[in-house]
Amino acid sequence: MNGLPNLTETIQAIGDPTRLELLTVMIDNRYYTVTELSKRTHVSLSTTSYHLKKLSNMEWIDTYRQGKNVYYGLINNYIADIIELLMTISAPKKVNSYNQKIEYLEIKRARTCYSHLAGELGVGLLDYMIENRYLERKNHDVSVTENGKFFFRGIGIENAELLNSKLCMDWSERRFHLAGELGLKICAAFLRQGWIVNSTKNRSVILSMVSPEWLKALYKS
Amino acid sequence: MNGLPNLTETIQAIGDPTRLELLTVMIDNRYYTVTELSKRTHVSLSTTSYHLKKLSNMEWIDTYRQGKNVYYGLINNYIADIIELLMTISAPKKVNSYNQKIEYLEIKRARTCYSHLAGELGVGLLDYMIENRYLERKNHDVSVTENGKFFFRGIGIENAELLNSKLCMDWSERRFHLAGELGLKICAAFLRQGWIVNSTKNRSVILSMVSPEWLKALYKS
DNA sequence: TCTATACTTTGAGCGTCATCAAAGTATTTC
DNA sequence: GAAATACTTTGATGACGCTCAAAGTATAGA
Repeated sequence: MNGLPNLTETIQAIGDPTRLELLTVMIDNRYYTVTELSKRTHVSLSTTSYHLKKLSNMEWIDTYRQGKNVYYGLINNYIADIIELLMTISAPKKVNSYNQKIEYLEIKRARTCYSHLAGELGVGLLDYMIENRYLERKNHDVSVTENGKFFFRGIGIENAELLNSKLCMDWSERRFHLAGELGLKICAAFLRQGWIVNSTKNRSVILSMVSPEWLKALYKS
Repeated sequence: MNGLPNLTETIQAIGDPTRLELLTVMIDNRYYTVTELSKRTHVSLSTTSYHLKKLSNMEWIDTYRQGKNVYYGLINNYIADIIELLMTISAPKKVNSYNQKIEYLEIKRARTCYSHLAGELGVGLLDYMIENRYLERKNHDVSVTENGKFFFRGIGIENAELLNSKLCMDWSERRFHLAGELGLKICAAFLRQGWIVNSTKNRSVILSMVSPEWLKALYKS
């Protein structure tokens, strides 16, 4: 093959459902044991080990033994970027069961995406903050306004204007939500204050009763 | 991962060498006949036709008949973007992931682990020291930099570069914190200066008001 | 209508690869 | 030192999908 040497190898390495699942689990940059990963992917321990070795050979993941446990974690952040990009270009799967549809709706409504808020809540929040002039947007850059400083301090984020912030394409909404350091801090602040709670089932988040009215309004709509 | 865009299908659609070749031929946005494409890919006419149908089903390529000939061409130019992106990752450059800034959502207490700092504060501290080039990391070994000598002297640790230091997997964070003699001395130094205080209830530690700003920042975030 | 050309579909062959159970290795605990 | 735990490697199995030849379909031209 001409100018594209191991491209196929690369693609096929991501192109297996189990391996993709492994990568998306590890996308939070934490380390996981093989047993944990095996449970998440619903394949046997040996199969999990087999896939982890493949990913290791690609030099995408790092491994570390501590006692009886072997921990695996992502080496490079670009894996996350790739998956996110691929999500934006791949058409949503047809949902064929009620439960699947419910789950899809949950995830579509609000979820975390590499530790920032995504889904309807995520894009709604960005809109809200721009409408209220907490943020100012120029093309793909976002900056905190004078107004915004007070707003962010109010929700527990100091010196928001110093944090970098960028936009991230939301695969379900096909619109932008806030990413970068600021997006991350916001998500963390919401969690810390108990306004949102991570779902145990999937990457969706649930708005709690103690969240402020303006946030509830975004969730309802 | 039900209800989510099915990446696997997307990825596997690009992940075949022949299809990738087809896509890269068509990347100039021109239309080609099946015979032409068959010659370019060096597979039989029937195989070419088979792949073109697959790409059609993905709605990536367009087809129209003109007399005896059938012409195929790209619909979307994002295919070019994808291929380009994938090429950048197929030759992976080794990146020291620990130089990359990583933030975490969970609010966990700082604690001691065999007399060195663990928990969010512990892993945050390690990240901080690597980011500021006080420490240098190679795989699972850590060494004190020239920069670091001054830093450690500043917080009351002489000849830090002579102390051995190793990484310890943090149970709550699933990332590394600093252990070994250096980790021990750091913890002792922090206690001596009153920056951290041991809880009387359990192994957790509390950051005091007299601790420096950079340390407080690690605790807050 | 007959023939040549262009392409598609079908069916068989074949290799690759994901998967699991079982055996093997490493490490801790008792 | 023995048993338990955590993981890896091996070997067998089976499925999926790429491939081609051959048969089928569509169109053009005589």
